[in-house]
Amino acid sequence: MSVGTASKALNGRGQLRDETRERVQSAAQQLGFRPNDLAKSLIRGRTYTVGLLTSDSFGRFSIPVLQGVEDALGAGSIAVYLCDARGDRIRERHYVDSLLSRRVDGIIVSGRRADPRPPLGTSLPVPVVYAYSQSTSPEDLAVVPDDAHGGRLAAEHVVRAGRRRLAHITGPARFEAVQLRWRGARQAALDGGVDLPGARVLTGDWSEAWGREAAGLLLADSPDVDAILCGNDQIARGVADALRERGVRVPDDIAIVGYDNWEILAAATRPPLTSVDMGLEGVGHLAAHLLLARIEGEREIGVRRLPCTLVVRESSGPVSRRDHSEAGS
Amino acid sequence: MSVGTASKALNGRGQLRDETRERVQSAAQQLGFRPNDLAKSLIRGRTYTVGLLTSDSFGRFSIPVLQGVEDALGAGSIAVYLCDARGDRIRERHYVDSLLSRRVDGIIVSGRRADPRPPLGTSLPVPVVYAYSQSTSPEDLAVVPDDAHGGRLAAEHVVRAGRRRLAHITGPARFEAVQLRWRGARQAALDGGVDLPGARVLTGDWSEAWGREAAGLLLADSPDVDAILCGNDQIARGVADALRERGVRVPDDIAIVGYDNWEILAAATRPPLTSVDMGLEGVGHLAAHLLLARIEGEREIGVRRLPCTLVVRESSGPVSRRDHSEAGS
DNA sequence: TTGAAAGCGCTAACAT
DNA sequence: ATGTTAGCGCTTTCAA
Repeated sequence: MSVGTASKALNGRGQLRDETRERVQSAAQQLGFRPNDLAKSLIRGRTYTVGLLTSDSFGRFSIPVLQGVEDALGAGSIAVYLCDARGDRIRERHYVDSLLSRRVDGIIVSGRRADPRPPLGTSLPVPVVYAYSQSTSPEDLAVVPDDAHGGRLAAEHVVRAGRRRLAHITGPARFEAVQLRWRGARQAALDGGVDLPGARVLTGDWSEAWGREAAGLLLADSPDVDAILCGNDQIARGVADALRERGVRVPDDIAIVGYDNWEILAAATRPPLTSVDMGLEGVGHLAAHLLLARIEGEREIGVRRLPCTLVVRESSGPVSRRDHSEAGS
Repeated sequence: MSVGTASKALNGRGQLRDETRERVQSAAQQLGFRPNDLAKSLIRGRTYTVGLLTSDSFGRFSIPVLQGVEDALGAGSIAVYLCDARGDRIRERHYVDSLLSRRVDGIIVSGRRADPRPPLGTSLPVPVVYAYSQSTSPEDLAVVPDDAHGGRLAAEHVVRAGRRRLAHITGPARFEAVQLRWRGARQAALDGGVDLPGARVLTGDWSEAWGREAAGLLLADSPDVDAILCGNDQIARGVADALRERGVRVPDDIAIVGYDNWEILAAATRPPLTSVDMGLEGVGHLAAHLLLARIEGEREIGVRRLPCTLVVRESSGPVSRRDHSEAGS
């Protein structure tokens, strides 16, 4: 029996007697035969493998992205190489070399996305897609959440519920995300006939402690605020804690909306936080599909911004019960 | 110029004129030549690749393990295939097949570790090591944190600080980790001449809400408790919040120790939580090294339990200032 | 319907 | 010091 025949039998190709086919298959079974993908790849010139390179380490945000990527590719039997460059350019270069030597079909670059990063390399021999990350080169293809949309969602939600005096407590102003969310929220508020004046926007760091501090500052300056949009769930939690400790009722007196929908934190807050979900798994998913498309020859470039969703919990409940003007109507 | 010569030049093998060597290298440079690792692997019969298979999805605990693995292997230029079986046996089987076809040198199985799982497969053609996970087969090799040790660390810490009435609020009793930590803590307490009676051990779920509830129950039953060891940081946070709201001072009146050292939560708690760190990165690291050893022929089996460390923050501060008996001594 | 042979890109042993 | 060749495990023409 020749190897050629065996190959055909196992792959259902060529013209073979059924009996031969079966004989080969049962023999393969018996011997625990496993085709060697390396040899196949060598022939095909494709490995059905992609590299997932994270510039900074894996964290809370990278994980869902990674899941999305892995999910989208695993289904198509494409394997994923994991590379963690830990923010080190040298290491990154090293990984890219390794991936290319291993003949990956493409590379996905993920990151913490704060701000655009220098491109992985110019004219790499394989397609690259940035996921929750973007490069400074306009020639590249990236997938990120739509921050302006997230901000808009949060603001629309509270305005629709009748809130009129919005405030925004968020992270460092230098973050692109902070700017975009803020702008989105402001625009949505204006569209709803409500303002979000600069005086009621406080930027600080991304921590609970800042949330608590900012809540205090805000109440001192603008005691009549009735909704606080937060830059992330940690800040929101700080705000919620501070308000409760001051006897302010949430959501009755003030509604709170978080950002990130970090389930474990949002659900544990008192009351549980309404929060914007960036849909990071979807970001990974799309990035993976776009990479596959590029591998097939697609040439699209640019930044794809994916819409967010709002997960409503109790912290943003209906408009204040203290609002007697509407009582008994 | 023959391919054989080029191979020697590029790999620094054989006897060549220096000039030839350089000529080849610069040519390779010019052409952007990259050796094809597939072909090399085909010859060597080794791919310098391992599979990292997570039975349930990646989460808070898998990540550090993954980092440890990736770090230990990346340094030796060994690539890591990421496979997320999402708790699905079918999918897991599928991934294992894929990994074997791709001729990985070994497989690391990671998980949520709750309880031992059925072995990946009997007599796989490559070595397997379980990391933060274990199989029911005693023939397998696993690396897990030493839960009894973690419990002991927490108890020793508070006993040494002079606490005498310990309590334990933890997760579901069916978890092996709950049992081990509890036993470890109890033993350490006894060694320090202090008891941790069953009446002061409360099992519930792993949530903040349970922490708050349990703190209330505990204070009602045993108002003179002076240290609470918690099963995780979320519970600890719930306890801390509940105590503060009842006007109990932490650590002055009651010391709190968490578990997991989940930085982002432990540091944000008021006061910041002293917490047991399982050293998960080390678990991944060791698992990777053990896998490499197995690949080289080592045959060791069994469960390796890695010691924990205690990260001291403010929640477990020195013994109560209310303890006037020691004042002025 | 099956077998033989070339070749994917590389390395290592052997010739020159 | 360099060239030639076989072969890693597979697929795919082309011959038988």
